[in-house]
Amino acid sequence: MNPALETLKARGFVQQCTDIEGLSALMDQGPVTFYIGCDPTGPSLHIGHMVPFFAYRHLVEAGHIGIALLGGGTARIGDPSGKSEMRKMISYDAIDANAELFRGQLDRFIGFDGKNRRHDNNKHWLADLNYIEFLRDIGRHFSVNRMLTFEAYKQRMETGLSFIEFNYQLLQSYDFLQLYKRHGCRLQIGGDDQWGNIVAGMELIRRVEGAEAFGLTFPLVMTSDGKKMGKTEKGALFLDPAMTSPYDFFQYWRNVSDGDVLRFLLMFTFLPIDECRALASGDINGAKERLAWEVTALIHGKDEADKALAGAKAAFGGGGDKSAMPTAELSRARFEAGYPVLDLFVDAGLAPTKSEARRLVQQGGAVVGDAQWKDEKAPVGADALDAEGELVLRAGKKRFVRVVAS
RNA sequence: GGAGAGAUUCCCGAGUGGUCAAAGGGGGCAGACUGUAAAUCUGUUGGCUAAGCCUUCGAAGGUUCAAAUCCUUCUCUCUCCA
Repeated sequence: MNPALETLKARGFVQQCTDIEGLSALMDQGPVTFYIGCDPTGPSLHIGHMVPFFAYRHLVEAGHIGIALLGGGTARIGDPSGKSEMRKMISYDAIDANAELFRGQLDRFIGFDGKNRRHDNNKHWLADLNYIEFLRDIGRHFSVNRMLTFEAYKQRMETGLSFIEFNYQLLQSYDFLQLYKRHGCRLQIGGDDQWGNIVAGMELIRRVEGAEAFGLTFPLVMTSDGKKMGKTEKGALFLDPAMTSPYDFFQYWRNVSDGDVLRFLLMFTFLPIDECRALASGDINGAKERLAWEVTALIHGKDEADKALAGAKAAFGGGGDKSAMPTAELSRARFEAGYPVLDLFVDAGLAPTKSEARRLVQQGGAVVGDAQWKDEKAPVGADALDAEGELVLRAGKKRFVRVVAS
């Protein structure tokens, strides 16, 4: 099999392919142009979006030509695949702004050069589409009977499916066709929930252009306990450091289940396969630390990864650098006046409300400096601060904040 | 246009006059066990100046000593019929 495909397969990227032998043969002949689309429905990509983009990099490094397609047009509709409910409509302005943010994040990860690493936006051909012409040219190739057999729609037959969403598949198929015409794109890759849409696009290219195209899907990445990967208490694991701090990002990977380590090393880092295997079969906590550093470095850069690692070491007692821990700046005067503990924990960001803070204290999860703080009414005085005017607060076992009083 | 059904706390979902800050489950948080893991068990899970008070059951009015629960209007969702 073609080495690039072999790599993807070995690293766990391949779920389904429309014609693996045919695709392999095509890739053996020379560079293949492929695309991966994502709809800018929010202000930041999250880690779940990234699986296909890791594959993008593997393929580009093997000499193929990638197109990251921003769904500035399709985001106006909403893809029903894999969703049980209709998505909220988003304003055009918000979509355009999101698309620009996505592009920036992807640029950092992929490094667009307009040659092998390209991007495009389907807004260019979808926004001003003429409905009647579209129906005549494209709609006639789609069988409703066939569409209804796709799993994506079957699920929605239960909860309801509006016509606007039912149309999504036509638009995505049209994207594939347009990219074939504009860039010679022959392959679409995406998450397995995109299978129906990908197959439909491939068939459209065959009907309209008489050309053969291919589709390849990746498994939807789940954690070993069956949850969607990349979910945290606060929601998805975002790439935007303002939405998910590099420290939290790092900690997510540091705490993945043992059974997920190898899989994640293979998919979310570019370490050689042998090295991934060696790491995962050795000291498992060391492997998690390496995984966390590697992924954080890829997304936020090496400096941020180093900082997150140092902060984690400091927090979890292995020395490290305290200044890299999550930090809150509070007023020294308040400590001198006796800082009410509940306020202190809220102000440090370790509890959203005083009730939560109270519960934390009552349940024994509040630690000030080295001491468990058991009295919710006792204030924290300036004597709790060290020589540098700092104090480490802990909520539970994993949440630390370094308080700097000034 | 007609006939029904529905909107409950982060989510799903009970509740049909006071005992309701509202069952149960999920999720979250904390504790135990550990390895910053998973699984498991236990507790907890609207806010506050915590005795008590305030806000919350789609929105606005009304009845009542008392409303998530009854009445009126409105908004939205779903199903069936045309």
